[in-house]
Amino acid sequence: MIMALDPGNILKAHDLKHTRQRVRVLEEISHGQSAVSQPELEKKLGKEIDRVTLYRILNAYEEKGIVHKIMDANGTANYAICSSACTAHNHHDEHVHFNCTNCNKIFCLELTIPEIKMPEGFKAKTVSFTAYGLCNKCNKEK
Amino acid sequence: MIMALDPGNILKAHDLKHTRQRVRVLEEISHGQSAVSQPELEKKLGKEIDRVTLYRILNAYEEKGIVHKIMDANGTANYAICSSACTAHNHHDEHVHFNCTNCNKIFCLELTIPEIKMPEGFKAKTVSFTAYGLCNKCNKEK
DNA sequence: TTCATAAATGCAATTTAGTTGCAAATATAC
DNA sequence: GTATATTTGCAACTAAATTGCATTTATGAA
Repeated sequence: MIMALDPGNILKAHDLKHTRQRVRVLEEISHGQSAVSQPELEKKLGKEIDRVTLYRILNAYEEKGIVHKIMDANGTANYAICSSACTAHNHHDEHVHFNCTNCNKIFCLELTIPEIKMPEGFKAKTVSFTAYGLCNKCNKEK
Repeated sequence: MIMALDPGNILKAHDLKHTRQRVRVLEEISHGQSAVSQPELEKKLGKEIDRVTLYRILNAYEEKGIVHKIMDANGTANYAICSSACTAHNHHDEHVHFNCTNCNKIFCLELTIPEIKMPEGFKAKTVSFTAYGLCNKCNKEK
């Protein structure tokens, strides 16, 4: 069943009004193979969308479970489209991320994070696993 | 062999001059059981050390492998003393971190991160594993 | 102990990230 | 087409982080 990424559907499904700005943000986030950083988005969309609006849209998307937010090694926010399994209240983002230390891009890998038993008293609700190194492209170029 | 944390030794061993400011930062980072956030450090040391100097000291420590930097869920930097196995060029920080979503503290757990096979072309140099949830203290209080 | 020098610090100014309040614009449902 | 609640853009603000430069300080040699 292929029915990927119709912005209109995604927005309607999450009770968000269909606006030019929201569609543009969805497009930018979804059209690559890696996550997009907040600065990249701002640079790309800064002329068409106000900075503040961008922040608000990204927050709304994250709360609704439309995108997930990944912090890179510098503390910069990156955004990627969630798999269809994500919903606002059951946000399954438990796959491995790869953060390239050269181009700084973040990739969502199709690998599940292994379970780890926490020490007495500590209760893990979610986990994150990030590998740092060179991505396929940067590896070739060196 | 117990010979822990003599700031003088640590600094000399890494070719860093012994200054009042550097010693104070080392003290603050090492005297707790959890990592210390940049804002905490600034609050604690702001009267004795200039903000900029604090940033520079923390960066130097990280580069030398004296401390390791852990980003919490908000993109805030946290610092913890490295185990003795860390050096500037072989920075072994491959244990699991626990980030409490209530008090926001970060704990270094004595758990090794399981190995994961990367996809073709991706070469991981280091990995990070962070669990989010309630720490032992916050669990009790609820 | 004094002195020279390279390194570290503090300060001022700047850049970048993120937030808040409010008025104007606009998507949707009737 | 119109009413209304939502969204957007703007201005102003707070906080985080960086840069350049003058001053101070740690260290090693005389």
